[in-house]
Amino acid sequence: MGSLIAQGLTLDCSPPSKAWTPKSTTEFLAEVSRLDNVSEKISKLDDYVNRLQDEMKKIDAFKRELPLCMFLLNDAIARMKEEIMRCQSSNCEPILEEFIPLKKSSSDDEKAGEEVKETDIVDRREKMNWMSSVQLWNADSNKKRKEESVDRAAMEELFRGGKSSRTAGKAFSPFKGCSNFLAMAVGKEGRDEFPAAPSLSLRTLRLRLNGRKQRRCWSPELHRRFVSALQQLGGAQAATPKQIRELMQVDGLTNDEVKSHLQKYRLHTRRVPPATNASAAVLWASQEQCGESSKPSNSQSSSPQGPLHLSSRATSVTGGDSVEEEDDDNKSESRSWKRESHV
DNA sequence: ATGTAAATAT
DNA sequence: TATATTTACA
Repeated sequence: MGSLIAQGLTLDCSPPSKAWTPKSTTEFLAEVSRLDNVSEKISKLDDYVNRLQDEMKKIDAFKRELPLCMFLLNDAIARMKEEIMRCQSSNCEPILEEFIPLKKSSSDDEKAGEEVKETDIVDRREKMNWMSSVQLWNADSNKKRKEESVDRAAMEELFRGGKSSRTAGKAFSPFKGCSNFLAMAVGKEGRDEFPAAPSLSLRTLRLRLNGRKQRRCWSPELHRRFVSALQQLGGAQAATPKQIRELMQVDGLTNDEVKSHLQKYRLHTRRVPPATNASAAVLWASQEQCGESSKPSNSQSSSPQGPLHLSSRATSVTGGDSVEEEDDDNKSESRSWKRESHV
């Protein structure tokens, strides 16, 4: 509970242009306290504050997604400033090595907690606990590697709802703890398939951290929506990714994801693979590869189990091609795309 | 923004 | 190996 304020603070992948080794606030303060020269102290502190503020700007775009980050940053900054004041005013007394964990850094704090509810803060408090034990960014002063990996795995599991194999064991993992932090920052909002709101920024951030986007799992429910939207838009050929996405109303679903799915859909639904038993009319919606542990915990306005009623003209499929659009989507759509015949 | 192909991950 | 999904490109 003690030293949990802000350790690395380098959430961003791109390291500070200069070769500056991030120190924990504790470490840094201790270091400063060893200096004799007051002006030097202030200088150092000021420099640190600048770096913190710089960092702040970087993550500013993500403040929604990384409220804790902002909070820690602000807190650290406040502390440093306070220390500076202390030096300036009083004869630069001592610099408490053991700083106060959660000082109510009023002004700065408010900024960070803009849209943060108090209840959430309490919540984060707890998380901060394990976070501190995890030592996300700080290299040294941490001997709990074991615990870390455990926690991280757990969190990752929780975060991505299953498969935690991406960058987990890979050699490329710039910030092992970041996924942790992300998961935490996202918290209850972006857990399953339908993140509440962090559509772009979060992804962008994770992209920068992980290097690759998390695979979008097209659960049957998602697909249903997809198809539904498709129908509303007059078929796969007429529908455009953006429109589809908007009709689907699935938070966190990106344009590209829809586009990709559409591409596949079109691919597999072109020219009716007729022979396939009509019983296979569930194929497209039955891609349950992601069913690992992520189930459509649909927090959207529609029920997960698929009411999705689109009674456009499903049965009015005139023999062949009536309208220029919907000719192959309504019926052939659900047919086969899983045929085993190739070459 | 969209369609498509190439690259990757599973 | 086959597919699903992501990225790169036009």
